[in-house]
Amino acid sequence: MKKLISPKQVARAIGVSESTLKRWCDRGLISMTKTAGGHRRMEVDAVVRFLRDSGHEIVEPELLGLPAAVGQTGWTLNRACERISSALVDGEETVVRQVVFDLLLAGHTVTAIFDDVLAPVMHQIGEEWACGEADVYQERRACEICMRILHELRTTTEKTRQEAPIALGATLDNDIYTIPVTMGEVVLRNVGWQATCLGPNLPVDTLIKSIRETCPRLFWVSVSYIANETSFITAVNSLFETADAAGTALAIGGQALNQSLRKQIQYSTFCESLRDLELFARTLNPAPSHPTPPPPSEATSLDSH
Amino acid sequence: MKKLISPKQVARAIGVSESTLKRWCDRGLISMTKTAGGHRRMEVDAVVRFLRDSGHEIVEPELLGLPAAVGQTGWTLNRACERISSALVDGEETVVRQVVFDLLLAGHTVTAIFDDVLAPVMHQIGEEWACGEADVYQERRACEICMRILHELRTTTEKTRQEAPIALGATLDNDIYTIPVTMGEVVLRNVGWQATCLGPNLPVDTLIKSIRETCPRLFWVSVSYIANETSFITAVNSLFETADAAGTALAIGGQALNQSLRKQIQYSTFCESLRDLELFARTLNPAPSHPTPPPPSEATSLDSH
DNA sequence: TTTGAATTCATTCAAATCGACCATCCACTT
DNA sequence: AAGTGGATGGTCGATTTGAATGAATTCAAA
Repeated sequence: MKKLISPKQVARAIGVSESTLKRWCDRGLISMTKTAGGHRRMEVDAVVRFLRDSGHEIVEPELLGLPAAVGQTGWTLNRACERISSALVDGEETVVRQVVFDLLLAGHTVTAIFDDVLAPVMHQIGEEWACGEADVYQERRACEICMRILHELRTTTEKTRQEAPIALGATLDNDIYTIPVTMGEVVLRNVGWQATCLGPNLPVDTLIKSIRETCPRLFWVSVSYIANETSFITAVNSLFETADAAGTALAIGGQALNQSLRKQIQYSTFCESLRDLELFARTLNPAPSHPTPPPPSEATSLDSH
Repeated sequence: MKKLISPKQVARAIGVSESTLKRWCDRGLISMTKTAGGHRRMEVDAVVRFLRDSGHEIVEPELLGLPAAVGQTGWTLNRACERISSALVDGEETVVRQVVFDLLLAGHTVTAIFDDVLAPVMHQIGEEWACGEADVYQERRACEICMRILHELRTTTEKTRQEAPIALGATLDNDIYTIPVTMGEVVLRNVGWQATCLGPNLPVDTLIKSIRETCPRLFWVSVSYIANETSFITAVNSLFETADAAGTALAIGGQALNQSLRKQIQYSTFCESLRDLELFARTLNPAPSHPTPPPPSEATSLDSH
């Protein structure tokens, strides 16, 4: 639910005076709207974006509804991995959330956080489970926590514009790993797409139908598990044909894909990582890098130096 | 005949108070008419025109398209069912979220919303899919939307106190239906428990381990699908024995449970609905009925005659 | 037609916000 | 050392906002 907050709250949360905050708003550093009576109102997510872009510290995160104790430590990605890994195994959801938000506020993109922190950590937990070092319920609980945080990150993106291109995503039959495909959704939304994750474990037939009925600009498929290679190959290829005919680009990626499989399937692009997916999406839709360009009045734009 | 909407709806859609909205009306910023009794009524078009002219943010756009769904009790839940059902099939996530939050604001508990709206609607969608009226991807997308909203509802509960009793929940082997068990988590959290959903599709062995390591006050199991009745029965009974020994109550429920199965398994309580689960949890931990007792200063509590 | 619960009215009041202005501080230049 | 430009924090009166109040109105069901 998009909640608008007042300058006073924001000023206290960031730890600056109201005067300064008003000047930042007027310079376009924080995206903001005004009421009919001329009062400034801003979204929490806009403030978070400003904090991330400007590298400014947050003083009272709870005023913005963020987990407390955010933004006090500069996490390196490696340290974050260790901390998040142990917290995930122990089921300490609040710790995970806090570290992730710390990373966000420290200027890391969600793509980087996924590629360099969450994905390797979840992979490692999966291996610990396979080796018997971690129990099943710990691994599954870690997945649950991860999904909740993904959903939370999903809501912090700017609202997509109506004319934004549409993207659909899914995993194929027997592949029940929801996390990677959902990460794709969050990444695509973060670069301005109207991305929707259809869900895991979906037969090709229905995916083909969804493409025909929606005509998205991009369809991404995450492949974490393959039950039957032959049927997988025919599935992907029939999906590609439909997509190609509908003008839909097909992006595919996932740990279960090896070199020999890659040679037997058709796709528009192969993604080794979410970075690749993001890059490909940007290529398809070269959006403005700053979704909300600060509206400079002629005077200020000339006066600046 | 154009539909007229009330100031209350418009105020919430724009995100301002009723007082302010009425002042804007009286200033002529929004064209409106008055009823014979002097009540303001405005057309959706007029509101949209005002939003465009003033550059105002639309906080909850769906509300403008909604029938007056707030505040009543009887038919609201039915109307909500229809609206949510079609929105879920069509993948209109924002509409679903809006209606759910409308119901919350109208005073319905999450338990009631789950039992009387979301659960039957999802069940109906499942049947539509089985009958071939809806496609698989629509059903799966509806589940995804549902999960996101559940996670959102989960965060709206207050943070649980440290001394609150602990509850764990899961579904058993081969049962991949996450929604019901997550609903349990939200309900329990709403009545003050530290509830954690371990996830779906978990073997009994690991659940037993989780009970031994965590010693929760309550363990809830949702049963939406049973692959093998014999192994299911032995699984539940061994789970109950462990729980009983650890002082953990075992609550069980779900659509896949019939009378004959009930007779063969042991449990502390059987839940026909989330209401039952909530009630049982309250029995176990007779917490203050108001999780946030309004902090009454002595003066005000006496003055409020 | 009557009734009762919910909604809306007009009004008042405290708190928040606006824009404008001013003093201070700091880095940098003269 | 003195001057300059930029950023910050604070104050002021006027305006806007949100919440509360008791009376009036609406709407659906009896």
